[in-house]
Amino acid sequence: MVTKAAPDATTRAADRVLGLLRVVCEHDGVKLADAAKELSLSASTALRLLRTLEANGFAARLADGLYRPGYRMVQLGVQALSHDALVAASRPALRALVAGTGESAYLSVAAGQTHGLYLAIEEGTQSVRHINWVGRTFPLAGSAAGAVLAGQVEPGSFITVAEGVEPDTTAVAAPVTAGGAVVAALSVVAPSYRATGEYARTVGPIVAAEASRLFATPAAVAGRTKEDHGHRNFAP
Amino acid sequence: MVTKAAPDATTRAADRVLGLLRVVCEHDGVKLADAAKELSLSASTALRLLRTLEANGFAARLADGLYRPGYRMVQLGVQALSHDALVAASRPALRALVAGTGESAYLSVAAGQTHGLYLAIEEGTQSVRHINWVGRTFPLAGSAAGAVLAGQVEPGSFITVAEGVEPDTTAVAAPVTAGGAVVAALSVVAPSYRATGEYARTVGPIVAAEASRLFATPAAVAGRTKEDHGHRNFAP
DNA sequence: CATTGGCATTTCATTACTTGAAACCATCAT
DNA sequence: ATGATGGTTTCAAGTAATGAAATGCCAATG
Repeated sequence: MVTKAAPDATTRAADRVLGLLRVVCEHDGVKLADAAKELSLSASTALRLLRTLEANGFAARLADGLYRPGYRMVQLGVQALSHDALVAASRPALRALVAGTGESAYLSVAAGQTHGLYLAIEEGTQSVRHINWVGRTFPLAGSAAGAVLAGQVEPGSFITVAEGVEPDTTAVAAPVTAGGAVVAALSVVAPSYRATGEYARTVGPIVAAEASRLFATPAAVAGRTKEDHGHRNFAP
Repeated sequence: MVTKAAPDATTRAADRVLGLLRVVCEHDGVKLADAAKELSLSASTALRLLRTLEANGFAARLADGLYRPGYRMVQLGVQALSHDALVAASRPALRALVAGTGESAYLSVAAGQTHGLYLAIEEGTQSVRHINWVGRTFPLAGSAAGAVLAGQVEPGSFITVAEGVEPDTTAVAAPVTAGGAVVAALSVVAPSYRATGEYARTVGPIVAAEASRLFATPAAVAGRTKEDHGHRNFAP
C-alpha cells in the first residue's frame, strides 16, 4: 500500500519550482513569460525559480533565451527509468514479442490527457522495421496503444489499428493491468505491407498473452513482489 | 553561448527540494533520515519537502517507507531524453556502428565522479549479443567508456578493454567531443569470443571515426546548428 | 510483559526568506 | 525616434519556511 502524502503539507516554494520543472520538460523550449503565465506566477518569481532550476542542473537556458531540460533531468530521469518496476517487468515480454513476431515491440504509458509516451522499446529483427525511441510521445486518439490506455480494450484482448497516427504502419496493442487498472500498453508495430491477411489474428493473441502475463509471473518482478503496482499510475 | 545563472540568485527552499529530488533518484530507495542527513536538513524540513515531491509526482513512498522516484521523474526524464541534442545526434552514429560491426553500440556520459550512464543504445544484430538498457550505470574505473569519459583517450583515437567491468565482453570506445571537451563516449561491446585477433584494429577506427563525426556533420544536428554543445556538460 | 532505541511525525514560536509591484533595462519593429 | 514586448533588478512587507522539542510508532530484546 502506497502511503498517501498529506494533501496540505506541501511547501509553496517547492511546489512552484517543481511546477516550473514540469512546464520546462513538457515544452521543447519555453520562454520566461510563458512559463510564468502557465503557473500564474509573477515574472520575477518565475525567473528566480527558473534560475534555481538552472543552478541545480535541472534546466538550461540556451542562446535563444528559452528554457529546456538540463542534464540533471536526463541523467536522473533515465536512472529512474532503469530502476522502474514496470519497465523492468516489461523487458522479457518485449523480447518475447520480437522473438515471436519479428516486429518492433513497445511499452507505453499515458502522459497527460491527450498523449502517450514510449517507455521501453525492443526493435524488430527485419531489415525494414518500425523505428522509434524512448521518450517519444504519440497521440492517444487514433492509435492502438492510445485506445488501450484510454481503457477501450478489455484486459486479455487486443486492438489492431492500421494507418493510425503513423502512415504505412499497423499496430496491435493490448492492455497491461495491475490491480484491475490499465497501467500501460504493450504493442507491436509493423510496416503495413507485411501486416496483411491473418496478421492481426496471428499476432494479436501473442501480444495479449504477453500483456496479461506481465504482472502475473512472480519471476518477472523479482525483488519487488510485495509492491502493489495498481497504485503506480503514470497519468496525471 | 549559454547564459550563466547568477550564482547567488537561487531560492533556498527550491534548492533544497531539488537537492532532495537528486538524492531520491540516486538511490534505489532512501529513508527520510538518510536523505535529511545527506543534505544537512532537519528531519522535519526534509519530510515536508519529500512530501512536496510526492504530491507533485516526483517521488513515491512505498510500503517499506523508502522514497523512490515517482512517475513524473520517469515521464519527464524520458521526454527530456528524447529531445536531447546529444542523444539525437548520436542516433545515426549508433546505427552506423551496428551496421558496420554487427555489435551493440552505446552512447554514455559521466554521471557523478565514479560512474557513467548509458543514454542511448542500438543493439547488435547477432544472435549472441551484448544486452544493455538506457539508464544503466557502470563504473568509470576499468571500463573502456569510463577511460574515455575520464579524458584518458585522445580525440580521434580509441581504447579497447577486454574483460573489463563485465565478464566475457570486449569494449571499444572513443570520445565524442564538442568545443574541445569530452562530452560523451561512443562504444561498441561484443562477446569476447568474437573479439579476437584483428577485431580491435578493425572496429576501433570505425568507432573513432563515428565519434569524431558526431558533431562535425551539420546534418546530424539538424535544427540545432546554432547551439554551442561545448557548454552542455553532463558531469556534475 | 515492559523497556529501549531508532526513526518518523507533529507542534509551535521565530524570523528570515519569499514575494510581487514597480522601476529599469534590452531588443526589435515601425 | 518611439512604442511594444519581454527580461531583469530593487525593495518593503509579511507570511511562509524553519528547526528544536515533544510526541508517536514500531521492532527488538530481556
